[in-house]
Amino acid sequence: MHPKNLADIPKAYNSKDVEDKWYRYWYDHNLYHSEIDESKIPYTIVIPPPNITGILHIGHILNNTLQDIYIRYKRMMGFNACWVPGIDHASIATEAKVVALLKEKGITKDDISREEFLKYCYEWKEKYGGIIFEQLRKLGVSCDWQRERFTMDDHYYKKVSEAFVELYKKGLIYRGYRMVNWDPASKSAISDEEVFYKEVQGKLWYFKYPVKDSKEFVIVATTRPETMLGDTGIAVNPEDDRYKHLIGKTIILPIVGREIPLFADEYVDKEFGTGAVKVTPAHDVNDYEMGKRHNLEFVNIFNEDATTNGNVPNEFQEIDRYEVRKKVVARLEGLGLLHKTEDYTNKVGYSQRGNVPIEPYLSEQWFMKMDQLCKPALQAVRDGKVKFHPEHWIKTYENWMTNIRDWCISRQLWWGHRIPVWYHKTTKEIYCEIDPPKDVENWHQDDDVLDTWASSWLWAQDVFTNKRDQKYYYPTDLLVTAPDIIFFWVARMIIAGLHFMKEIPFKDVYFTSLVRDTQGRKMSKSLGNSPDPLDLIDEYGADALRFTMTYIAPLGQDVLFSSEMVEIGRNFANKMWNAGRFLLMNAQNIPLNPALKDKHIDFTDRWIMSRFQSTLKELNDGLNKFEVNNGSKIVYSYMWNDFCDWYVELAKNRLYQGTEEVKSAVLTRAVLLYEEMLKLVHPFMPFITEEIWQLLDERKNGESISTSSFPKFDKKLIDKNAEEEILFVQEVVSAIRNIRGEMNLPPSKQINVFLKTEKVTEEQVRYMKSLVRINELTFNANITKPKASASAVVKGCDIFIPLEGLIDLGVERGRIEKEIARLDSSLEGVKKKLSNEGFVAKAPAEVLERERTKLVDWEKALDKLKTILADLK
RNA sequence: GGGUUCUUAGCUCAGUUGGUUAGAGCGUCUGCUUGACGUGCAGAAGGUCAUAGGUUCGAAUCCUAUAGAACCCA
Repeated sequence: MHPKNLADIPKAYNSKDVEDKWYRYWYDHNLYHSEIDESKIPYTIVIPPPNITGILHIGHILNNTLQDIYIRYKRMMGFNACWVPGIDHASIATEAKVVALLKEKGITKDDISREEFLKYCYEWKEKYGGIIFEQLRKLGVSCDWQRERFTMDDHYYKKVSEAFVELYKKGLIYRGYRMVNWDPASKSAISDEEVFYKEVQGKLWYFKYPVKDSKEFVIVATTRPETMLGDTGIAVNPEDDRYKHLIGKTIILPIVGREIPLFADEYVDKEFGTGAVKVTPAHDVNDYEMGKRHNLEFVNIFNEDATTNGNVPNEFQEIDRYEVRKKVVARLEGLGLLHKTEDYTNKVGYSQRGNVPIEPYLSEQWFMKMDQLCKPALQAVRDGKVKFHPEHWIKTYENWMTNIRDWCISRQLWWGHRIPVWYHKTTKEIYCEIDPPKDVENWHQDDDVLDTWASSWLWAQDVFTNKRDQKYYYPTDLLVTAPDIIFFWVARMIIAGLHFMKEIPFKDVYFTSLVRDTQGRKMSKSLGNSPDPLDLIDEYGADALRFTMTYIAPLGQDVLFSSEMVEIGRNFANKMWNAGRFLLMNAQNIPLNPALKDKHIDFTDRWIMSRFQSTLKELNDGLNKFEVNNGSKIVYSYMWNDFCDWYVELAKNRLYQGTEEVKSAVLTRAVLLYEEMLKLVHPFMPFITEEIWQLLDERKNGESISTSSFPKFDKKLIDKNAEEEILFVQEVVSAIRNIRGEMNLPPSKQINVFLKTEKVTEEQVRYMKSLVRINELTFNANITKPKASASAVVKGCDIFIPLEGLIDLGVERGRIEKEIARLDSSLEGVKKKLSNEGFVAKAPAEVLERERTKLVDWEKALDKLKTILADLK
């Protein structure tokens, strides 16, 4: 062992000197590239591909840190770890960005050809597509960069087309004229999942519609007055006595003059508005169904951008929907047909991308039949072939899977996978293949592209570009993602995997926490509550940020985050750094000698090795159960509380006072233990652990802690006796420190201590003396309490500290009284239990035994304390 | 309206199948130029486990109801 000879090791850890250096080292040595190796079991993760429009946010930090923890952990465990990175073309989002970019140049999509437009898109991808990976590298992710993929790669593109063709031929994809969610901003259909509902303060307008050949009016209520221009009926509930006499009558639609029927339909809610509803089959989902039931006319009144078209009276044509709303209301008011207006809160569907109200709109679209495809995917999750963590997401998944409607997969966009369907220009014949027809000049390809999710649903299987790789790495092992895309992506990948591969796409799905600010609000640009991860990395270091995120993020619940919290990770890194610094500084004078690593072992060594093993076991268990935050807490407390606070302090005794050989043995052992600990921390904090690992010994070029092997659990090293012995030392030391604190005795003040016990060993006493500044420590079973001394009782052992002249009897009495009161109330609980016949009769023997032991021990302690107190009076 | 989850110290959260004196970090208070670390060390204060019932020898933990919060679906 040859630790680096360091002239100057900085007192405080500085991540800036370290992180970029080691990332370059890993990258240059291509440490994280994976190739097929039949002698090893693969462990595979595919990254949820970020959008090429995306920029790193705090959610990515959590998500990618988790993936990196697992991939590094499994790599060190000896798996052939393969983490495939990649990016998503993000059809709607990117097209919107490029359209906006062109607008700045004064160009619209109509001005240029599809090919020219796509050129701009690819330029965008080249320019911005890789930014997020540059950012992720700052975080330390150990992806296989040779396997970077893009959803528009040739291979992937072909696979997406193949999937479409196959499903079309099986009749699972069809074309139809349907009501869809229309996004007037992007002028495209979107799927049900891309609509979110917002509460909007609006109005409810009541209009009077005249009944033909009568003086009567029917009053209808609506939140969307502009749609009345497309009304083709009035509906009432058949049980509604108010309207029974009007069923079958004709209504004159105001402004338009169209004659429309009044009919009865069960769907109508008598309680809503007036109980009579206007029916606009072309612009409302429910009205669409009623329109079909009652053979109503479908009048489409909107253009693709939600301006009115030629199906409305001249003066209302080519106007935006909200302007039309105002004009319609004003006109009806002028006609005396506005009955009243109420304030009304309703939920309005918005487009997730465009953030504009969607418009139900009739159009010709491609749909995927979901019911058959869903069944195996639902079963795979129910059977636990695909495991969700936390499990409760299964219910959400089931809920969606059992209420699913056909999926609208066509988008009226140019950027994306173009639908592989050609229409014959004269015969109108449909041709659906991956490659265009031979006489392509006689055909016109469908103009639409596929929903982005209809491409990314193949991600887990087709990032592997040849059959051998696919066979070796698929199914993948773990997917880490946010629960908000459980339907968009997770469910659909399971569907695709089972359909095309006949095999699940991944074994475990880890749903991450949602990161919020400390007030519980979602992170958002407009609120300005979203810290830039790169700033955080710059200020605290990537390791600190990674560790903090896993430390504070519980499994299955939202996590409240603020920048200051990153101090947790920074302080942890600094603590670990300084422990390493301590060892390295000592190694400048004390030779390390591996031959001595099992020599001069005492109970403190056995204890820390035992603690290491339990820590390792708990960490393994935690990670296996996907309780990552538990894992980080376990490592944290081992490193800080056990190793630094106790073991290093204990070891100083021998490092400063031992023989040369003892010094060497103790330091060697401490360094080796520390090195093993670094490995436990490495998946959480890759940079600092690499830095220190490289300092601890001479390493070959290309060697790295990240490819070293993870410690293996060894049950034989668990040592309950050593743990008992240390516990006694810790309790005595704490009791003495407590007295020091309460009595305001400065550490510089030497004290003498008497222990009335027979079971303490010379070794224990030596450590006690060095951990508290004790001048003389006397112990035997027959000590009588010196006068004017402070006392404590620990595990049947009386502790006396003579403090003649220093002790304030009042303070000491207070201490003892408090201790008596505490014990008293605890004892009372035990007595109550033991006097309960039911408890004694029914409680398990070991519980009973435990309570009885407590009773005896505490009564003894209480007696002693009472004697001590009496003595003080 | 349907579904999911949550309510434990001032704050953020642990608490495995019911059984130690309910824990940690941050914050607060006190002391500390102890030869790794003040991004630190030592000590202390702080909890009727949302409320009300129930099951049980025993409930933070299981059941029911109520109140409050968040998310998803319609």
